[in-house]
Amino acid sequence: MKVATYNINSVNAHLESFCAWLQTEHPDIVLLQEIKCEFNAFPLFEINTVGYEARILGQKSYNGVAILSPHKMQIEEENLPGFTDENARYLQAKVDCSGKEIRMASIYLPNGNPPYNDAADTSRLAYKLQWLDAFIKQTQKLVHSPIPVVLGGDFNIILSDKDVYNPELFRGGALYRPEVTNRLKAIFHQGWSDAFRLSQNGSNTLRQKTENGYTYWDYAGGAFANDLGLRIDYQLLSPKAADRLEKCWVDKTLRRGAKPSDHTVLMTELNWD
DNA sequence: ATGACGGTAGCATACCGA
Repeated sequence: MKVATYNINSVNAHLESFCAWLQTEHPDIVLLQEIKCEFNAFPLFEINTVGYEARILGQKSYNGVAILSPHKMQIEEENLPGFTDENARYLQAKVDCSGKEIRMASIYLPNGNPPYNDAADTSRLAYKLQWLDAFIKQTQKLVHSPIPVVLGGDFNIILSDKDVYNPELFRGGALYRPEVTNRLKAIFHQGWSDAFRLSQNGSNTLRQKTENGYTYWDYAGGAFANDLGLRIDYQLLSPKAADRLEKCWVDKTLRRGAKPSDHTVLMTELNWD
């Protein structure tokens, strides 16, 4: 079973290459972030045409998350329980892949940095921390789920110096502050695994051992060509999902293509034998 | 610290992003 997570940075702006990629890779589940459209503007016909159903938590212009699959999906949560959010950032579903049941969430964590014109504004960071606190409550509810759980998305969090091309540029920022990274570490302490690192640690190949795992490169300044990236997209695996992990890797195909999103795909393969 | 670049709303330019 293949599970992908992808911050598409507008599903309509990058639809053509994405549909072609779906037909090539045929993942069982895709967790999308930043679809940047309401339900009625979602390109459902095109997605259906390449064999996928979609569950959508839309929003005009900003944010918006979705879960795609050719299999049967049942929505469990729209937005984080117990947290009033004006933004569409959390969608949870149960998917039945011909008898193999799995629970998924598509996650778009707040960025948290101040607006460019007001560096002293800390309200966005406060919102990010509140969002994380509500998320931590939800991950605690989900971690011991009897069916495997995968929480995938754009977390907007840099965990360590290994996860960013220039740590000093980001150290004080909202992606790499201790209040933020400590909250993600608390989630790992509940029992979740970082699929990319777990796969890397279990790998025998030098190539995978040394892969940096970057999933985002700024559009500006030739960042992608020079691999000036960040590892900020994750798939978190519950213990029952981690037991099934075969491999997790970054698929740079879409980032290399014409008019790409600034993120690329993080893919996980789970073994059901 | 700033601007590089791109998407959206909506039609000029502001806002968001990591």
